[in-house]
Amino acid sequence: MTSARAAKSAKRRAAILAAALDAFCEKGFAATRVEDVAAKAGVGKGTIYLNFKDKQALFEELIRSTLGTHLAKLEAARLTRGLRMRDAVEAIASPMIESAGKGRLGDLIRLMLAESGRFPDLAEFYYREVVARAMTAVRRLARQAISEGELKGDELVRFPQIIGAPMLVTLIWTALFDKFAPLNSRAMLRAYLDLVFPPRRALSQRRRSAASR
Amino acid sequence: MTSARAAKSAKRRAAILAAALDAFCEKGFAATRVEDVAAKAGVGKGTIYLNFKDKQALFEELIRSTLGTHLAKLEAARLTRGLRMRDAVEAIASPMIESAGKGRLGDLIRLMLAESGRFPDLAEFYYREVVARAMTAVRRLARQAISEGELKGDELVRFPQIIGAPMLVTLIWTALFDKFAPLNSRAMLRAYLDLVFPPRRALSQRRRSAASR
Amino acid sequence: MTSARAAKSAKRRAAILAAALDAFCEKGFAATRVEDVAAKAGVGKGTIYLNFKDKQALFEELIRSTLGTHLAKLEAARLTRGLRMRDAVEAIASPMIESAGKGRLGDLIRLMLAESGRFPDLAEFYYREVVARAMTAVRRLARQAISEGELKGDELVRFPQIIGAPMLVTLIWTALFDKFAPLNSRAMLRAYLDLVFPPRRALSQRRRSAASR
Amino acid sequence: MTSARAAKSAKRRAAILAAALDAFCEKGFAATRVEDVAAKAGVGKGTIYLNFKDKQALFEELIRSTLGTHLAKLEAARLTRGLRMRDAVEAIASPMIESAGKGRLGDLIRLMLAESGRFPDLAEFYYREVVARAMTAVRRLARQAISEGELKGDELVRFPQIIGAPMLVTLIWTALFDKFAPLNSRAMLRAYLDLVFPPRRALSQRRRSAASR
DNA sequence: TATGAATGAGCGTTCATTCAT
DNA sequence: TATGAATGAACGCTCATTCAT
Repeated sequence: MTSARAAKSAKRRAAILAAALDAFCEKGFAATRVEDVAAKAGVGKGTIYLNFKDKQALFEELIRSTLGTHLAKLEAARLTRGLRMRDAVEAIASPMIESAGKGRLGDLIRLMLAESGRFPDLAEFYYREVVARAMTAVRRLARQAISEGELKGDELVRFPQIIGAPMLVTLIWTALFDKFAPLNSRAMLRAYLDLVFPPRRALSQRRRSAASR
Repeated sequence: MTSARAAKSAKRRAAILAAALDAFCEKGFAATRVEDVAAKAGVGKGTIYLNFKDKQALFEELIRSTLGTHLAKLEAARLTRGLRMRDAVEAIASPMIESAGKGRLGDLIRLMLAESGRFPDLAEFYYREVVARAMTAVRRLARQAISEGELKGDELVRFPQIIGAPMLVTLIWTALFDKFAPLNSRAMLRAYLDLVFPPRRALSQRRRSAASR
Repeated sequence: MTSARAAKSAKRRAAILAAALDAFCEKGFAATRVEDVAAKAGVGKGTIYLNFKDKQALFEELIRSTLGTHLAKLEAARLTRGLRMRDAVEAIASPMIESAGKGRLGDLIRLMLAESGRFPDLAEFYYREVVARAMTAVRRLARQAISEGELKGDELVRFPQIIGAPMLVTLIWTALFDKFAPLNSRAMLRAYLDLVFPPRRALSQRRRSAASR
Repeated sequence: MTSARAAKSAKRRAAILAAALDAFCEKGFAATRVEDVAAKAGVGKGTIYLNFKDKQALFEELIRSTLGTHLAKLEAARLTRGLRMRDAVEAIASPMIESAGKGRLGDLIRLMLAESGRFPDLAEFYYREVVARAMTAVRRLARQAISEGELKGDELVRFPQIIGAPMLVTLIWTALFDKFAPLNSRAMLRAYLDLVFPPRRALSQRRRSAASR
């Protein structure tokens, strides 16, 4: 059957991409040998070239498809009406931070950072498809949060990038320093959110103090 | 005279390191050819090997010496007694963010991220010499700020990494996305600090409410 | 039916050989990919290997079969009794020169020249089956021409190769220089024959040379 | 001294070209491995690339320089005034035929024929630098020979290529068939010239043919 | 029988490193 | 000490050949 062939071929392609993700994350673009990717994927060297024009194309498609996956998750994460922004951010950021810690998304961003000089197209792709959209979404949330009194100032409207900060910290810490001083990413995220979105205690305190005026 | 020789030799070594910084930042470790570094430094290829065991040693010493420079700056940035934490952080972070934007420190951290898989020693070095010290300093500041009422919660004591976040955001944004959407790093830093250290309005409000108790 | 199958198979084999002739002539042995031949022949890559042991066997059989075709033509070109040698030579050489110019035989000889180092068997085959026979025939003709007074000396008996010269000139000129200075092969053949077989009268000679311009 | 280095370098380059001539003649362009050339030249593989951009550049420079050598010989072969054309042709063609037989020029032309499809520039170079000039020279000689009565017709004016024929015959015969039937190239050249330039007397003709047997 | 996906040996080329000058 | 010509290990990529379908 045709579908059997096609299915096997798709599986092989996926295996190559998975192996490439592993290998590139571990060693970077230049230090990864195509042969290693092939071995990890359990295919012959030539098979790589049946699926990808060359090593660079493999890398680019790897980034695109992996980002695509995360992008899909992001798109799916539609906010429930009535959710407070703080909880919305936690709901979205929490799994990303987890996965960043575990390996994939974090390594991916590390990869892109590392190789951004050589692959400027990828940075543009990432900006357009992920970052710009995320920023728009954050802005919308922030405006709403301001009008509902959850946020006092317009900082997050002007610099929605700030919301990404804990992810970056986690990502970089995990990649570089976790073996010297492990970081509880989720706790750090909460601490961060406590700073940015003053917690209820403070709120109720303020509320109280307002009431006592 | 020996000293003349030694001076010339030291100058050569410095020229090589400067050239290496340029070259490695521009292309990454693997894609930088020793010959390129030599050419940039205005010396022969062999001269590199008179000063450094091999390419890897050149890279490691480059990181060490460049970090050393920044470390020295950090150490020099002793806080004036009586300064509020917010201002202290701004005083330290501001120039780092500037230089991150312009090139050196930012590229350096990008380099380390990129090559951290291959150079785990460097990460450890960086952690011990820079990060751990900075974290200790931030903790001390944060405790003081809490006791003085500038900070309400202990988030920055538990996760001093959070203070590094705006630097990371700037660094990554500058490296990847600046050409698509330029970022005013200093303004973003201030917005960030406005979030973490609630501005006077809020403080006076709180103070007032505390006083009215 | 078996014969239908056999006929189809023979057709396929012929198609492969035709495609191979095209491809090898165009690019030479090494630069021709088996896949190209298959595509040109309209068959799958594997089918080539059902008909020929390997690429080299395909090449050798190609040469053999194509030479065989020309050999057959040569054999068929039996001389009419009473024909003068000059006309006999023209009658045989003329079509070969044409075809040399157009492509097949010329390219074939170019191929053999080019690959003769790698395929010494082919040279022997060509010598025995084509050259030696042709030389014998030329010798016979030349002896007869001498006895009949058409030729003065015995040069063509001793060196019948000389008769092949205009073909070679045409072949090489066509392959290499035709785009810079096109050559009227037939006129050159006639001029050559005018030199080797002195024309009877000054008059006819002049007429011929005027016509060929 | 600089000259010592330069001399050694020039010697190496010459050795590489000589080795390349050998290797390419033996196996053709595609089947010759750069490593083989290096080994034959007694240098490392990388040294080839210090002297030539890539394999193709090596090939082209080989052709150019070797042709250049022969071109110089040709230019040097100025005709003595008062020489008969037949003797002039013999004087020039004889050594070329010898060297064709021995290997270099013949193999070179074989090479060019073989690879002309892939290196059209070379054919043009060869045409302009060698063939066109030779043809002009032959035309001049032929006109003079006609006016002096040595030649009857204008065939060699119209088709000076004909003069090259014996060289081609020798070349191809030597490359392909010499092991089956060795050819006395010089005798064939004389026979050919006897045909084209009818000897004065029957007597001398007979003497020559007797001697060449 | 016919196919073309899969394979891996083989080659062109680069570049870190050495060493004669 | 400083140089850069020379080296050869290493890697990306191709393509002849095989074999499961």
